[in-house]
Amino acid sequence: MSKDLETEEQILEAAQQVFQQKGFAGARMQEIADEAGINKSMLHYYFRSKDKLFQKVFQQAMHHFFPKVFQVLRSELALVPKIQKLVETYYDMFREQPHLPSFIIHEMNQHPERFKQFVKKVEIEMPKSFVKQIQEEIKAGTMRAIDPREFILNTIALCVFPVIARPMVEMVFNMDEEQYLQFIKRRKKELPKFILNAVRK
Amino acid sequence: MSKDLETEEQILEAAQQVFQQKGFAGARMQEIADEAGINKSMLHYYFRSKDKLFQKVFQQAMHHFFPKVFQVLRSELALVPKIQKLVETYYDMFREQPHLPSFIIHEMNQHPERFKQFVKKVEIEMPKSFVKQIQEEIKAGTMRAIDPREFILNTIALCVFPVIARPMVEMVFNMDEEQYLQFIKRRKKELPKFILNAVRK
DNA sequence: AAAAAATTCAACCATATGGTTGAAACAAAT
DNA sequence: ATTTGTTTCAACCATATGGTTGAATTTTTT
Repeated sequence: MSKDLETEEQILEAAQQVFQQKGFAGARMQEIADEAGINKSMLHYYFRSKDKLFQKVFQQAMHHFFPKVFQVLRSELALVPKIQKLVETYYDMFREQPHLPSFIIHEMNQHPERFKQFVKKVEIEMPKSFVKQIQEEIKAGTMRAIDPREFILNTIALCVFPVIARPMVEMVFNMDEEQYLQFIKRRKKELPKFILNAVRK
Repeated sequence: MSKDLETEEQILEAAQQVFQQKGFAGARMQEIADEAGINKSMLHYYFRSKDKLFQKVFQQAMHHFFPKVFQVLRSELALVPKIQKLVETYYDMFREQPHLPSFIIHEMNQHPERFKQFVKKVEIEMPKSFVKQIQEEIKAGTMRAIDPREFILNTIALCVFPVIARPMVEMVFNMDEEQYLQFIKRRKKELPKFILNAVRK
């Protein structure tokens, strides 16, 4: 016995796939079962309900989204390499899980209160060391005065948006899939420049 | 006869409300009927199906989202006031329809192809005059070299993201509703500075 | 070999949901 | 007044869906 861990993992992966693409309301238990290569009975055998299964998937998604980024913010790097690292971290994450950010955004807007409860448990908090780092840069005159929260929010926005708005980007700029990927690749280099220039004195 | 226009409008408004909040999969025809203060039969009387009704609402949403912004880009304003105007336009739009951007993003990711068909009909295209304006600024040396597409994308990202990620912002920065609105209000002034500084030479 | 756990299968249930219908009531235009 | 379009109401249908069950089968552990 204990093929159970393996199966549980398969189910979670399939559920992740389906939930992230379709959202809670659009996801079908049958599709998750199919994707996992098992039958519906198993879903109930391991998780009790769609809701319970979703909770797990959402929790995992949050664990994937936040800590990695905050870890970079908390690191000892200087500002310039830190921003570069941050951008890279995001793009690596989204290359593996393209639907992750739009999934979190959609579901967190569906149930803001539940989301906040979640975050409290995961102990997500803005790293104070990073706030300090920015304040010191400003004091040293190497950076113009800016609310550290604005700075972080802007950085995340610039990383996330092109991913969640991909069809729009492809459409408005008249790109095919390859051109989009090329655009994103170039952007990975350009974005740190944009961000750092924006706070330059 | 011809109370029909009035009613059709009521239905569309209710449908907009519900669809924008819950998405297509999460929306219920009954809820739309309730919201419009009528019964389900009427929905079928005016629109033939959930799908047809949704199409209309989505189309309206797109008409609301894109042209206004592109109109500003196409205007004769100089770069600095143009960016200020652009940011203002977005924030006015989102004050009225907070769920608009997350709605479009979610549904366009659900059916990218359908979205692209839509956009073709609406004739959404990046204003070439704005691209020209940027290229001239760069040539004149008043702006550092940057892909105009990056510039537009970044500007939109910075406007949209704080709205669609509101629960996250409130949580990570430990804000209540009032503090969030205050933050956004200040941001409206700060954002043009950030954007323009980012492309300064 | 025996016991325990995992898995499949097929059928089933209750409910929700989108959609449909038809008769009746109502409103407005001619 | 008649006609035409609007609206309500209640019931109904087919289907999809989440969930459940129980027996049978297979796999793993002991």
